[in-house]
Amino acid sequence: MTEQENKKIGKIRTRFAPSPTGSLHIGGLRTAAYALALAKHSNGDFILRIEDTDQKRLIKGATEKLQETLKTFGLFWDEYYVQSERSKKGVYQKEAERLVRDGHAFYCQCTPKNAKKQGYSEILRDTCRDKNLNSGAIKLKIPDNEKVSYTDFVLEKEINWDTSLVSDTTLLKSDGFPTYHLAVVVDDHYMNISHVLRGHDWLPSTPIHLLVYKFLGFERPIIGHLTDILDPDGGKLSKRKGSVSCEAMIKEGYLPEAILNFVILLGWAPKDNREIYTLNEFIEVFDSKGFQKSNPVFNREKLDWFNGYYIRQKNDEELLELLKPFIPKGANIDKVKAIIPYTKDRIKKLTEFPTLAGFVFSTSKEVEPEIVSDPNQYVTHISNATQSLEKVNNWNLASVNEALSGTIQEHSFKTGGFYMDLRTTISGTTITPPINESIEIIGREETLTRLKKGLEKAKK
RNA sequence: GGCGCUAUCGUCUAAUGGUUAGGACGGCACCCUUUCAAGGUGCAAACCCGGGUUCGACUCCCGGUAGCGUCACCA
Repeated sequence: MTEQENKKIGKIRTRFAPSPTGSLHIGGLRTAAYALALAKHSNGDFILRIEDTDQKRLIKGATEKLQETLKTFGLFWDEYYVQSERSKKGVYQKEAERLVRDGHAFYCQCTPKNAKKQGYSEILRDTCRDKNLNSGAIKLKIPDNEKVSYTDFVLEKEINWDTSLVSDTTLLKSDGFPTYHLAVVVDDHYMNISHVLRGHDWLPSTPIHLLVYKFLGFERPIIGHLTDILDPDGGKLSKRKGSVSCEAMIKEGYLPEAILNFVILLGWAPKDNREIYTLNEFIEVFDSKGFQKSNPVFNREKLDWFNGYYIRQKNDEELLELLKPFIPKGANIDKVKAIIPYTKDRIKKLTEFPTLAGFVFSTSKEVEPEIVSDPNQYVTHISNATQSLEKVNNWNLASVNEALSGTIQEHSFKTGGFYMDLRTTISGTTITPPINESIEIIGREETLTRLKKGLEKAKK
């Protein structure tokens, strides 16, 4: 009954078809991941197709960056096509001319209109359609009062239109390049795409594509429209609340696996509500029945949680490599390495590492002691801490612990207050990794220098 | 405005006619604890509204409302 059932069971072939007009954003990444998972779940093919038929909007290097970004997320493609190259070979023009010959399209020489400027006036049938021109743009001759429909495999329902509400649409521009409507149909056909997965915004133009498939005599693929990711403030996702470009997010300290895991769960869910997936695990369990039908909101707290989770999963060596781009030049790499275990479950983004642990691998010149408690008590704490640490010859965690806890006992200090004074003196902040561990890494000499500096500051 | 899609805690979602409506993030409380985290335990928090259908509706149907998308020689 449904198209899906009627479609002969062949290899699943999907494609991701971005325009090289900017960097890959979070929504595009999601579409690509879904398309890849759909294909790879049953050992199908995933195709990357660059839709660069609008010469005006091209951005230099965007195609290369797009590929680079997909790779960093582990999204690899089996085949690769570029529409502008195919266009130069006449692939689309040939089909457009065929439509003209068959009476399903016509040449038009009107200047491009923009419905928005016209306030959505209802010019549904183009005035050139009966002029029999033989040059210009080629437009589709939309029939009147015809029903077109298809079954959406994401929405899981049949969607219908009356062609009377569809305007004659440009298929081939006067520069010889196809519009999306022609290119997508022709390419999906010749590339044997079995499943079309695309953004929700394409749903309203689907009747055009349906008609083109029909007039060209092509069997149509199974089509599904994904939800849109919404901004927390409503509407389409925008940059206002932080970056939505994958590249920018990575620079912000997000891990690719966290971004990916987060994004696949925005609009898709398994029956058991499992949350953590590697790409391969996702492919394994992928089922298009899990697609959501309503638009999800981009929720940064959840992303941060995923990122913290994936940071915690890294071992110290892996984390060191990941952290390198975020560490200031000249930082003592041994100290960085040593403090990593104590920062791992304290940061949600890689960018937080230097903020949290910078005092460990900076010099005393760069660290300004902070005094947050009562000055008299502060001096007592720090001078006693200094005295006991000065006696430590074999500087290691155990001996530092012993010296300090001995001092606390001896003077009946309050543990929390004592360590807080120590902490702010050594680090300049109230939030740090465990302070004794930090002190051990910082070293005897540097530690004592900072304590003296704090004491001097307190006396002023 | 026309056309179309959608509607469960604040957010992401599970449920496929009968459940105390489940989980996750976030929030709150407690435990752990030298700060902050992480971890553990617990709590609060939802079926858009109105009609049907049915012995029984979050689940099915209709209407409303709201949100979103789209209406270019851009994709």
